[in-house]
Amino acid sequence: MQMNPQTIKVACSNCNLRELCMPVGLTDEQVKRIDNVVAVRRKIKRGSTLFRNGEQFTSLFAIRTGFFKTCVATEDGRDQVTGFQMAGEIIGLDGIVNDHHTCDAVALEDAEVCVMPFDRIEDISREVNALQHHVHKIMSREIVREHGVMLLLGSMRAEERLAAFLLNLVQRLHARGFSQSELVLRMTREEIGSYLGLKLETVSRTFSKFVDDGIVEVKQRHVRILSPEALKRIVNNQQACH
Amino acid sequence: MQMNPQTIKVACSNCNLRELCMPVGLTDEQVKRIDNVVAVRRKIKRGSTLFRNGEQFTSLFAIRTGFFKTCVATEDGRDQVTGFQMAGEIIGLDGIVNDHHTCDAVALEDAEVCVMPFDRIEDISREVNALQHHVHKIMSREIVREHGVMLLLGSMRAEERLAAFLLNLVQRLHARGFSQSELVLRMTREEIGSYLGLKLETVSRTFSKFVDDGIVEVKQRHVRILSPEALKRIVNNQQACH
DNA sequence: TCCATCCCTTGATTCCAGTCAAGCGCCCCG
DNA sequence: CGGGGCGCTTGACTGGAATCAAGGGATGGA
Repeated sequence: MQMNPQTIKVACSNCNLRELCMPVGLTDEQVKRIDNVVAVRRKIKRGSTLFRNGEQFTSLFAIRTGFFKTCVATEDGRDQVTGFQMAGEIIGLDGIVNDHHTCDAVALEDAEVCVMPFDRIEDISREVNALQHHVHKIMSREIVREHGVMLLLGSMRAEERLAAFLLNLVQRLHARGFSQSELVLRMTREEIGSYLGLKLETVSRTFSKFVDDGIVEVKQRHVRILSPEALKRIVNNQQACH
Repeated sequence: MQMNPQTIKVACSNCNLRELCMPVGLTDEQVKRIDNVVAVRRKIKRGSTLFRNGEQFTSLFAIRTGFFKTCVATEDGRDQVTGFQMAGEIIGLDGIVNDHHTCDAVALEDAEVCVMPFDRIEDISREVNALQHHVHKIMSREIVREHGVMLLLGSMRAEERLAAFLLNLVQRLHARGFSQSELVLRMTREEIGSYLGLKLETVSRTFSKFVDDGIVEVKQRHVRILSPEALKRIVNNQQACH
């Protein structure tokens, strides 16, 4: 695992993402301890990997800027995008169980991550209860998120999947201060399709259908949601009201 | 959350599942401490729930005997089996993030679980490093397992899904001392279908096809795997050799 | 032991998404 | 500024799983 030279040491306590990454309601003393969780920051160029399936696991990564996908693969070449991650989210949890990563994390745009050595996380967790619980919550949140994806993949049709995907994405972006109605997709139709269990042609056709129905505007990767209510109705499998 | 009256206090250190549930290589002192993780045992009748979506989360559960399914549901009535759990496995991890459960856990046969209050787990984790790491590994393992299910749901065809399901089930049973080739399904075709993102008719037809091909024998819920190699070839999407 | 219910199998048909194919347009790099 | 490649769209057709339907069989409770 090569270390990028452009690495700098910074404090979580000054980070504008701390309410996403860190537990809340800490004393100054606890904050100072948690600052030590982050060893360094690391920059990742668009298209390159933060970690790969099979690599030794040493650290979790908190995304500071940029956008990632994680994907798993089988020996016979199938692969599946398991998630898209944005600023404030933690990746690398898959590596804990066997001390090596079981998926690839690829930057979909230039990115910067905080490297948090896992043994350090465990050390400080034992001293700062809030951090301990925070780590447990992050892992539980990922499990619950994946339940949602399983529901999507197991029981939804193409339109429902894409509608759920768009709503989820825009909701997370909105929580980070972006628009509720406009978004720029950082991934290709093929990557969306892989995540949603669809072929890229089906993703494209479904976008076109949404445009025809006046639900969204799409111009390449720029998407404007005209009717979030319509998307919600689609996800909830309700009739269009007319 | 009603507590079943038939609850008894027992020690993990004497449990024949300890190598599945507990960390290994502990000192006597550590073992004694970890014994305190389990508050009580609780018996669950077939068909009743251990916990339900929306209920307060207080404890994780280690399955001592019996067989569970966990499932999530949407408001519009869709539901999805997210997993089948057997002796030695831990359920309830979904509840940590928001202090209430987000899925149902239903016993598919009479079962007994060890109730492990989560605040107690966190307390003892801070003192026994091996337990702390063990909890992290269990959660990470669940995340990795779900990645596998996402791959299955997102990219496999019906035969591949059922083959992967059977191989996974028999492998886990074998790790518990059961046969490598024979198993009794504890769930209906519909529950298998829900887990695999298929309708029950498709599950039934796919079983029939495997029988026609001489890969398995099926008599209701009794399954005998005649050719695990054929199942592996199906999962790996290879040509049948002839 | 018998009945009711639930579970499973199988057939016929439909339909949604996949596959194959062609062409366009945007973007990046020389 | 111009060319090439990649990503996206759209069309025609195919195929696999869903749906609708009917009947048989196992299981468990009265």
